[in-house]
Amino acid sequence: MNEHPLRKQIEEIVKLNDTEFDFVLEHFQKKSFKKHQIVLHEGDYAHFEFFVVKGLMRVSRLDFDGKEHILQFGMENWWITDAEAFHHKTKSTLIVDCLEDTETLSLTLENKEKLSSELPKMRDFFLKKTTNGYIALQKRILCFLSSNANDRYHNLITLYPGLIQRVPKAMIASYLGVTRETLSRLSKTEA
Amino acid sequence: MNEHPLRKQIEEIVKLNDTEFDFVLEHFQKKSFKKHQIVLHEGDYAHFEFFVVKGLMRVSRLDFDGKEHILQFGMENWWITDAEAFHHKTKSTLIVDCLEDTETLSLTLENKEKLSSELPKMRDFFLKKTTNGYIALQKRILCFLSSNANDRYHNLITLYPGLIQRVPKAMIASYLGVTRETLSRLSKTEA
DNA sequence: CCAAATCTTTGACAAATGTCCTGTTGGGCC
DNA sequence: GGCCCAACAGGACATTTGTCAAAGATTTGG
Repeated sequence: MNEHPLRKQIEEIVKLNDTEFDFVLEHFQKKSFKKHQIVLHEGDYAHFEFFVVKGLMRVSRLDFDGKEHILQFGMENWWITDAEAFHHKTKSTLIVDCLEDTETLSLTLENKEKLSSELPKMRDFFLKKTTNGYIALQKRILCFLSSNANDRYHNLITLYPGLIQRVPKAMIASYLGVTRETLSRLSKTEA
Repeated sequence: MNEHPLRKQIEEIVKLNDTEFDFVLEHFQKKSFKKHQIVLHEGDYAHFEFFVVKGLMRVSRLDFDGKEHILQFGMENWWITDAEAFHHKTKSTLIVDCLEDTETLSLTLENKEKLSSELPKMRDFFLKKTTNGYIALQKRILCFLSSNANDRYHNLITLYPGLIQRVPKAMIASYLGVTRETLSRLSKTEA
């Protein structure tokens, strides 16, 4: 079955008929980006939330010292944006860019709200996704509270095994909150 | 004006008339707990989400080594529960207890969903609150990624100045992901 | 008001992680 | 093919944080 990935994700939560899904899709714009392309610059307004159809994106912040900290990766079927800038209509403090050539479906806040009102089950969907995202972030925080670099690394591997193959270890380190040197040394510390 | 704290919070997002707010309130149960009382044990089902009217609660996890890690505090007007156990109807991996005598308004998942359906603006409210919670957790993660213990501590002080007066520093340390000894040594490291 | 319990601070040392540096590898590009 | 650059590993040392132990300080309850 050649179902659309967005439809598949929505239907894990609420059922849609063909007409409804077409209606949903009308609220999105297809946008494609190239590897290394910056999709949202720091200081810009975050006009879109991106559903990644194909490719790999990243949300990060640049330190005062120029160090970059990766808040989130976004592979296929993930939603990516600077959540605060997007929802509060403020200027972004984060950077969104592409680690691979990427195809997205892009949603403006206006269309997200419109869609939620016009098709109430989509608000159910967004609430459920946001709740699950909240729970995932809580788990990541618990990981910071209770685990050292090694455990956090292995937790990440089991959580997203595909990710490790696609991004340089220096970025994994940045996501884990350690230096690449520390990450590099982990492998041999263990048996 | 002697407005109900829950109503005040809801009306920051969606407007309610008196009848509607009474209707909202019918979905909650008043529950009071004493200091040190455990409201949700590890392994139990999380039947409620708590809106803290008065007092101070805490969500934490017990380590394999017996160390406790504090995921969240909940003062007045905060919502508290084991989010995963509550929303997924699974057994709790976290502990919810009270650091002070506490009065809450408690909401079951069934009533939350009922309320969301019967009064659609309440789903708007819950979505908005959850989104803001998500953004707050992202900020906390960025803090772990880019700040040392000292900066995290001072960030917490500016974020929740009232909290420091009400909870022992050992718990602040646990929330920040450091030992109390480390936290204790921070004050003098700086000017 | 006292005694017990809890909380905080401090010291000495160990472990984890960061910083700076060098060298090697391997793939992309002209 | 050869050059370049990004990625990775590793050494040497500094800094931060954890661990264990003990002593003060504060709060709590009778």
